[in-house]
Amino acid sequence: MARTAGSSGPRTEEAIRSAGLALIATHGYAAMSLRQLAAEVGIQQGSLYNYFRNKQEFLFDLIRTHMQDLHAALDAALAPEGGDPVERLTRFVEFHVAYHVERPQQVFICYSELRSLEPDNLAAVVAMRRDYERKLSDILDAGRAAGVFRLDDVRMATLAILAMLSGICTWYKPGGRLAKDAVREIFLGMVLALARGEVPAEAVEAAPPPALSRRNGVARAGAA
Amino acid sequence: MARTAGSSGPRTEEAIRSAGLALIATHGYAAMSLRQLAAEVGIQQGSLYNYFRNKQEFLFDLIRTHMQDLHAALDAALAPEGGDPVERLTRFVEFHVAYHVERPQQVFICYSELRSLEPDNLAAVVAMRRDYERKLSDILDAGRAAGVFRLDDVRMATLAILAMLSGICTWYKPGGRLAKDAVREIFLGMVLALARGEVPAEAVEAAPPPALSRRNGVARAGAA
DNA sequence: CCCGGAAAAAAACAGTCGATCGTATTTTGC
DNA sequence: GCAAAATACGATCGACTGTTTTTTTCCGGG
Repeated sequence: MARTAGSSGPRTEEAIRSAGLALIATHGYAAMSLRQLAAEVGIQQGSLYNYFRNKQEFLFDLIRTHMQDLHAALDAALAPEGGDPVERLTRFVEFHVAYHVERPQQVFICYSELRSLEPDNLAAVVAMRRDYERKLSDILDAGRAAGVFRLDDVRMATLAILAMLSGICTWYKPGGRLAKDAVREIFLGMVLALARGEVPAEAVEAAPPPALSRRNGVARAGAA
Repeated sequence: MARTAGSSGPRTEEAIRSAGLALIATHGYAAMSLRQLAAEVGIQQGSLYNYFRNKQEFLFDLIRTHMQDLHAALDAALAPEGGDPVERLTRFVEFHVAYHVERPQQVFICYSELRSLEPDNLAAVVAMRRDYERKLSDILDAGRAAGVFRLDDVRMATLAILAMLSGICTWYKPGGRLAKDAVREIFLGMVLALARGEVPAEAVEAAPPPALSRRNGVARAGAA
């Protein structure tokens, strides 16, 4: 036998990428064998080499493509240049959460498999990530300058917010207790609270806060 | 040749654990070969089997030991049962950050190599993690009941805080821009701000909803 | 209808993997 | 100083790894 009836290059390529994402997310890059991947796609292992030059290139391509998509999508979400820092942070968080919640596997790989990238490939991905982080840092900087955010250290806040948001894709499963929108709004509330930072580090010893009114729901988000 | 002059069981065991931690943290469990590990320790790879029955048992033992240490240390840090929720949360955060900052590699493995554990071992570790999370959740619950914390969803806040704090060990390096104490206090401030949650409703409404639909309320009702 | 290139099979390659085993030597307890 | 236990070597196993090459078949455009 040789070429299978009904075979199509683009279709096979998509199947390989899809199966590869799932396998790497589940077992990790090193633990995924090309024989496993080929079996999942329904082809022989040697045939994979019609679609990439080696295993490392396959991983890098998956990650690079995803990072590019992420950047493009973020730019689109932040496209209206205007807006005060609170609004821009809101857009950032809502975008980031929505994007992660819809692609838990893909995003997870980009954080967990950096160790599996060879030096040059790693450098390229890290640079893209720095750009992404910078976009958040810029918003936080602007907010601090405008006096709406109180942050002791913008760099740390950037890392904290991204870690907290990206953590979502380690536990979120469709059909869970909370819908995507609910997750998004709850995390938005927490990020905004963090950014407004009513409690600077020095105030740790201070007395408990004043009385507060009871609310339910994060953002009643009314259409008003 | 056979037994090496000056060889000592306990000493070798410690060297294996130490080298294993470093190798797994750097390259991952699947990517670490026992020949690599043995070379690092300075013995032949067959000799490793005097110290564990197989590779999986070695990984599990590393993780289980660290989880047990973590629990014991946390219990000690929270030992004085009293204290208001703010004080207890402060103790929790300061402990957690200090512990992570001092053992970045070890702690990192416990988060990143869960996928490499066989089902039974994974279940044991997940149970320990649940216990750890519960201790934070209890503090947040108490704080919400007392009215000092405003949190829409304690479970999500627990995950958010842990993700944010545990993220530290992915970037913290001794000798960096900030000292351990500085990192600890900055993150404490952010967590307290997040927990006290001054914000959401007004902030969200303040930002005019430009692109995305921010409509519909937050929670789709508990719905199992 | 037919042909060139695309797509996959099939077989093989040289290494490496985790794991086992018998053996030799050293350490330790008495 | 001696026997028993501990420790490590060194060779080896079969299975599996990523990758290459050759061959066969199918698809699409003329």
